[in-house]
Amino acid sequence: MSTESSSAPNFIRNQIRDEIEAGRAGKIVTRFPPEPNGFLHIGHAKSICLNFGLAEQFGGDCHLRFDDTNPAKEEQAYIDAIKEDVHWLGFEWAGAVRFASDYFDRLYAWAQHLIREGKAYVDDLSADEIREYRGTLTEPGRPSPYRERAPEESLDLLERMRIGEFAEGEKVLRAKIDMASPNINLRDPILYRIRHAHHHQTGDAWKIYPSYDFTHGQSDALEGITHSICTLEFEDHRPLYEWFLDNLPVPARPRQIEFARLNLNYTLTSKRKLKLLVDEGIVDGWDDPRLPTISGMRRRGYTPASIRKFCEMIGVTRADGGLVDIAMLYHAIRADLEDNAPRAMCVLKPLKVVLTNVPEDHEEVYEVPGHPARDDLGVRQIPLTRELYIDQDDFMEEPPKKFFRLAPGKEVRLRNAYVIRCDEVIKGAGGEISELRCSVDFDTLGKNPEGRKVKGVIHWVSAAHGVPMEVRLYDNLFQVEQPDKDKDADFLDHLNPESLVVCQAIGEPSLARVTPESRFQFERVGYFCADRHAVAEGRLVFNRTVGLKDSWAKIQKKG
RNA sequence: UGGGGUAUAGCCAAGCGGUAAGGCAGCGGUUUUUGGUAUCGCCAUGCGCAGGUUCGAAUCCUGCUACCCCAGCCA
Repeated sequence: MSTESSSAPNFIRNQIRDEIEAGRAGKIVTRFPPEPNGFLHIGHAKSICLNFGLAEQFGGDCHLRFDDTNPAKEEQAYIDAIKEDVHWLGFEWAGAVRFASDYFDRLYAWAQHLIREGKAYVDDLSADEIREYRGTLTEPGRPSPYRERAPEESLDLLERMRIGEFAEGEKVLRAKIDMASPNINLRDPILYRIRHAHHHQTGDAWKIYPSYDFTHGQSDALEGITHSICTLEFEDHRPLYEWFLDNLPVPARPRQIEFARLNLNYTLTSKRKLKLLVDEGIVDGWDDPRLPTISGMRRRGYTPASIRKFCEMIGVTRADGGLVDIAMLYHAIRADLEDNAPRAMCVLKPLKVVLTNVPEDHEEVYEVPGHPARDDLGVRQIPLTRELYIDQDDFMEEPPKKFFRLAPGKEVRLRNAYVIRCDEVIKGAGGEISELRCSVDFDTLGKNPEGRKVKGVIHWVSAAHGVPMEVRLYDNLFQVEQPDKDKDADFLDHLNPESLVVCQAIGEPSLARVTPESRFQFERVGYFCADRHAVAEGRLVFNRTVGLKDSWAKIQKKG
């Protein structure tokens, strides 16, 4: 599986390879440690591919561990969704799903250990006071008045915190490290805070919860994680990560390695902001096809392989501040679907065409391949009748020079069928084009017409047999490359009003019986995916995953 | 003006002292009953800038500059 991800080298892979070659590494164990406070997005996919990919390449294991130390923000629903997303992406975690909360007892005992060693203390300062005592980036902090509290007292207080004797915010447990450290993370970081919250895994057993810093490294050590890979913003936490490993009787010595998180233009990868879009109803849930969530991309029509391919393309480095062009993502999915998606014809904006030299009751059926290069994708039946629909974009009353499609007096090839000529344009009362009257050259089926070249080919659907369907044209959710670039502005101001355009389309008959999530190339238009929700309910709805490359649009833009 | 990081083409990214991979985007040709695909070609005398070491530097040294992260009882 995911053999395509086995070729691209990166600094982490090189490092592990070197360790193995030097005999300094045994079995590799990595982990993907999401917090269940939202849905996974494309940035997580990068981490998933890295962690699971590494384990796979070196014959090791990758654990799935929920970093569930903040019950106020976490939910079982997110846990379920995350598990499904990881599986859907094509990865299998080793052993059972793990939770940081599995280690709460151990962590508590270790907190007591630190207190006894004089390396931790219960602090009565308020949150505001702690901030004040912490100092600033340029000024050292000052010790809390409670810093030298006797271990016995701290032990007692911590136990009473645990069983709920104190209100939230009344006390915290802090490590005693260095209030003057230039690294703020070492200025007596908080180990436990009081939270009278129900926890999705541990219920009401705890009234205190450990902080990320006090949890992560120890959890890694308990699981025998060898390489703890995280993003660059945790770099400053590494000394703290190591401080705990140094000062606690942990069973193993994991190493933290940081890499740069993914930034994709025209998209947001902030869980907080994605949640806001969902909560405000600006998008249709966490799996809205415009969202860069794994489930949104799935619903949009991305394949797991295309996402893995994309993650391989962008690489893994420590260079931050970069911005990956979303064109790379589009390339990855087009490449997959070009090879694997069956073809179909679908008219997005129907324009009626009457073939005047075809009798009313005439009907002929063509058998055409499901894919130009994949016999295994079968064939489909395409009926032609006197009345049919073509796309409005494929006709122009006053065409520019390089317009190869239909125009008054001009000829065009109906894909898989005849060459037709437009003889007459019928207009409605408002002057809008309501119908085209065309004639068929019956000597052009499967061959070129005599004595002239017809360059254009357009798709079409029989009016008598076409199936009405809803087609949702998705585009970037934002109109600017970095919607959250300006910290003082509202990213919602950059929403693309045309991120979703709904069409009442007409598709070829074979499209009438599709299964949820089946993907097609609508020829000359783009790649589409049968909406997993709507189709399951019996409605014919297709989501545009990505358009085909459009060199005509480029020519037009150039003038 | 504290600490920690990062700079290679429009974008992503290899490279680790021997003379700048690859991909995306773009441009041009060929093929084509998808203006798609495929295919061929073009696209960094130069690696943030300035010095230095060396026969030789993107790779080593020195000094600058720019950008990113950190002052949650979030992760």
